[in-house]
Amino acid sequence: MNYWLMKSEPNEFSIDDLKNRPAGTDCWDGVRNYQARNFMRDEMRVKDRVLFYHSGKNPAVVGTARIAKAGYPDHTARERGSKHFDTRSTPENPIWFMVDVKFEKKFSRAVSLAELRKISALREMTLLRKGNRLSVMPVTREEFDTILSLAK
DNA sequence: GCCAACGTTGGC
DNA sequence: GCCAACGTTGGC
Repeated sequence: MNYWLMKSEPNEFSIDDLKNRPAGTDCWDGVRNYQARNFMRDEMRVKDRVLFYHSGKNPAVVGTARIAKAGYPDHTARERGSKHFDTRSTPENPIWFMVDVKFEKKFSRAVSLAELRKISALREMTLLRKGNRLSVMPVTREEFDTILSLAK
């Protein structure tokens, strides 16, 4: 079992959007960073747990999800006119990958980034490292559990 | 709105 | 292969 954190701008795609999708499931498209892609393509497994993070105005972990489908080609890379279109992507070499994510739970209260920074057990968390800009990143089981307990 | 940090691109 | 310039992310 792996644990992850996935960032999304709530204007673009929020945890409520995910919850309201059929079966609470949707594809996580549009990631255009190689390191993040590699996590999705190579390491995510069905049922892995995910912290859903809202970036932007009130950055916070807002709930949890599960990986519902392992890495597969991101079709938006091949859609001319899509914001995420990439001419280099072909059926033989899709370049960009995505996973499907299934809604699990929305926290009764969001756990803000500022709050996470105050927790000594989270000091080493990738999310909190200076300059970190990854939108998909691993978290440890301990970090995951710590954040769940903060949300209660 | 600003800006720090980072990844990518392209000239050399 | 280096590095300057640029675009983007994302916190504040």
